[in-house]
Formats: sequence, structure tokens, C-alpha cells
Amino acid sequence: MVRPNEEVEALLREYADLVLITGGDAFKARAYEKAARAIGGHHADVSKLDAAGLREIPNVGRSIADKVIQYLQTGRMPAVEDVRSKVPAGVRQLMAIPTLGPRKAMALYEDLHISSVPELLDALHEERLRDLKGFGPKTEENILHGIGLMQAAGDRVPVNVAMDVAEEIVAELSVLSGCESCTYAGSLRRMRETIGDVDVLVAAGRSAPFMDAFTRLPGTAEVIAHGMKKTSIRTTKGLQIDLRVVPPDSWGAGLQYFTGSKAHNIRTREMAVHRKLKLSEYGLFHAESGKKIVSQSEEEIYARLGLPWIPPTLREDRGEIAAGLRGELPALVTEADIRGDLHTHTDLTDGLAPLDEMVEAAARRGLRYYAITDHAPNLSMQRMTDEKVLAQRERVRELDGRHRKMRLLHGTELNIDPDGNVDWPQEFLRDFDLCVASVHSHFHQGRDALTRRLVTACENPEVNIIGHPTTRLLGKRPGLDMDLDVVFAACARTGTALEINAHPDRLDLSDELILRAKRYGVKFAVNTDAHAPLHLAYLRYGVGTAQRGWLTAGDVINTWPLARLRRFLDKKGSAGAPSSS
DNA sequence: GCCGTTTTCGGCCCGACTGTTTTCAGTCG
Repeated sequence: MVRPNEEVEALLREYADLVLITGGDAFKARAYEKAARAIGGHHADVSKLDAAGLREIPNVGRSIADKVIQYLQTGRMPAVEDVRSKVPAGVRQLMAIPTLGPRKAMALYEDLHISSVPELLDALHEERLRDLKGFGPKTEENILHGIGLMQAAGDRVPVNVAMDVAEEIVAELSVLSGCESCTYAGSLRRMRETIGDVDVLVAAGRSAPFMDAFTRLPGTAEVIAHGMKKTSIRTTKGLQIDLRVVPPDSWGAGLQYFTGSKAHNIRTREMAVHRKLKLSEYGLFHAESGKKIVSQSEEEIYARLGLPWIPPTLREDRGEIAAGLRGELPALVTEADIRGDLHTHTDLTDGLAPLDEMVEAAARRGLRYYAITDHAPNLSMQRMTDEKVLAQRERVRELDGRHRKMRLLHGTELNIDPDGNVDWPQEFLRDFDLCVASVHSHFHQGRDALTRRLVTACENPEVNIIGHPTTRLLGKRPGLDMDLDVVFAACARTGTALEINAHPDRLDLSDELILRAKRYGVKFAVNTDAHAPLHLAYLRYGVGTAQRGWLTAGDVINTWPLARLRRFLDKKGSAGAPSSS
């Protein structure tokens, strides 16, 4: 069910963690991490590579290539199994708690025999961590806070993980005979940022063949329920998937019902009741006679309720019903509207692929323009220099001449320092086509300082886009504590766009913050922040999030033709004129 | 364990912050 590259990546990451937990060589662990990342981001399917092919992947040498080959041939990696047998799985799980790394996880296991999050919680409540060397009251507080963050995420998975599984299942079921329609519904269809369980819907006359095939899918770990209308499984990764088979005639009603959200469905059912109708997953009926009115398509059902078809990404009871009744639903931005990507990396800094490969991949996706924005020197771990970035610019200009259909922009991702200043003097920045600026450290300055910091960055005439504006990481790190209304107002005033970072671990800004920012007249840029060609495909999640924020193509600067985009980028540099669109 | 070489070892991203410590270990980006 999972791409072999990702399986291998996960195994190598696990090995790296276990090396650290067992006190092994930190450089060895890093070597495995780097190889894991490179394989995860590698364009070719590793299961189709031989040892020589594997070793062409950066950071994969003889030892790791051999282990990967062994795994691909036998399904096992003995080195990982060895070290697994020494450390209970729960100890590694402890490392998922922010601020709890391998050393502390190890200490908890060795000294207190703690090997799971619940055990750790018990120990915390019984104050058993107090006697442990290196664990003070603040550490306790941080661990509790970290566990809270993780539990808030619950068992939900990032949207891309659910999407990959769902699309594979839909593909498998769609080819069975008797399948008239098949798709995923639920929060995944609404493109929520995390997914609790996946709903798959099939329209067919007979349900049994689909239910049976479903329970036999590779990657099924457990069949939770097996019926004629609904079957639920749990995958080996712990994700629950529900399959529902409806008669072809009920397709629209089923899709509407199982797409949700619950709040949206309550509103639509209320509307039905007011019209002396009844709406269920089987159709829209006369309340009294029970006679079916419509059920075949969502459009028919919404129409009979006096509504236009409502895009799934809006179905959250956030005013979409009222807007629909007024005929004022927004024409949401779509993936096809996106003409360019304005935030991407290469292996000149922390990307995985060289410039040429990133550009080729972008061109294959049909983009009309593409910005390369590697990290600037102040993020010192990336080792950027003036010479390197200028050499890159020359190379970008050369490549630009080669692509007829796609123009290349040379930009950079600046680091917003604690005072709101960025890398390089103004005159150096002026020669970039665009500058993204982002916060990468000093997250806990306090609300006032953080607000000032972001406003200062917006006021910099060379800064065009604020990258991943809150710096949140889903399930790991909350967003910066700042006065967003002040920041949004500053963006609107200075013609600085806010990024909607499409990476599934970020989706930053979030849908709700997009809605808030839009009221200030802010413009947005949906960017992938790609570090490998594969990441360019994350665009769909950024677009989904933009849709959930009710954005139209007009709100998103990278849907604009290049000439208009350039005017937006230039306008800021010339005398700080306000943004226009 | 990988990489590069001035090729077979020595360096590996580096700095800052936090909390605990009393000079530093662990974690993070």
C-alpha cells in the first residue's frame, strides 16, 4: 500500500533512532537519517534499482545499499530487527514527544523502565521523574506539554498519508466488475489537514464482492467489521478505513452524507425538514409519503434544497449555506489555476536534488514559472555564500533560456532574525526576482516581540512573501504566539503576501487563519517549499487548504500571469507603494 | 555509515537555547 521508497525511508529512520537510543555513534545515526531522507525524496522506485543504482542516490553507500537490497528481496532488515529486540517499541515512541530526545528516552527506560507514553504519564503523576538526573520541574512541564500536543493530534494522520492509502484503495476497487462509481469521501474529500479515518464509497448493485476484496487488500492488519453495507479495516499503519457500498441510484445521497461535515449535514437536513422533506444517505424524500425525490447526484440534492452544488472543501458550516442561498459562493482557486511555485529548494542548501532536476520536474508539471529560493547565509547550517548564490543565479539565467514554456525566477528564502531583520544588505537583495522571508528559530520571544518581528519583516521593501507564517508543525509545534491581526494588517499595508505552505506537515497558514487574513485584503502564495521533485505534488494540499480558506484565484498571486506577478513583486521595492491586484 | 581525498582516514551543519547544572548535556532547526 505504501511506496517502497517510503517503507525503506521509515525503516532507516527507525534504525537511526534506535542507534541513538542505544547510545550508538551519533554520526552513524545521522548517516542513516540522511540516507533515509534521500531515499524518501528519490524520484525512482527503489524496488526497481540494483545495488549500483541505489548507490547513486546521495548518502547511500555500500552498507546501506546492501541492507536495502536485502530488505527488498526478503522483506526483512536483520540489522533493524537486532536492535529492535534490545529496545521496546514504546521507547522510540517516547522520542516523538517534543523536547524528549534519545538520551532522555533512554534514561527513562533504563532507570525507570518506562517504555510507553501512558507509563510515562503515570510516572509523571507519581512524581517519579523527580529523582532522575537531568530531569527538573521544567523538564516535567515540557514533557507534559509535549504529550498534550501529541494527544491533541490523536490518532489522526497527515492528509497526504490518508490520501495515498485512499487513492490506492479506490484504484483497486474501481476495476472490479459491477463498480459504477468509487471515490473517497469524509474529511479527506473536504481536505482537512489531518485525517482520523478514511471513508471510501462504492456504487454497485451487489456489495459482497467489494466487501470481500476490501478485507483482502494488502496492508490490512485487522478487519474491524464486515457487513453488507459497511466494512471497516485497520491497516498495518493503524489507519482505520471504512468502505460503504450504496446502490447506484443512491450515489449522490451517499456521497453527500458521507462527505460531511457533521455540522454541514445537520444544516442541510434542517433545510430539508423545513421543506417537509427528509434527507438521508439514501436520498431526499417527501417526509409524509416517504416517496423518493432525488438521490443520484449531489447537484440534484443541493438543487432541490435551493442551493448550488457546494464544493466539499467548504462544507464545514462556516457560512457556505448562507452564501449558497445568496448565490455568492466563491469561485474557489483550483490546482489548474496555479501557474507557478514561488518557494523551492535545491541541493545547494538543504534540498535533495540539483537545480536542473528540480527545474525539469517543475516543467513536467506544466508550470508557467518557477522560483528557486534556497536558504540565505544566516541560517548558517545551510552554508550559503554570496559566491554560491550568484553562481546559482547565472545557472538559473542559462536554464531560463532553455525552457520555452516555463520562466525561471531567482529568489531566496531569507531568515527573519529575532529583531525582524533578514540576511544580506538591501542592495544585494534588490537583484533577486523575489524574496521569501521566514522564521526558523527563536520561537519563544513573547507575543509583542514576535508581532514586531513579523511586522518589521513585512515592512522590508525587499520581502515579498512571508514563508510558513506561523512555523507550526502539525502535532509537534504550535504556531508562534503573536498578534495575527496586526501582522495581517501589516501584510496588506505593505503588499507582502502570506504563504500557504503546502507541505502536509505544515499547511501554514491554516484554513481558519486564511479566512481571517483575507478580511484584511492580504494576498497569498500557495507554495510547495519542495526539497525534492516529488514534493512538487504537495501543491494539491496547499490548494485544498486555500479552498478551505475560501480563496479565489484572484487572492493567490501565483495564479496570476507572470507580468502581473512581476508588477506585484516590483511594486513593493518602488517606494513602498501599497499592494494592488 | 558516508564521503572525499591533498584516497584509506578524519570529518561529518553549527549554533543557540533550555534546563540543569556549577561547567554542561540534550534538543532543536
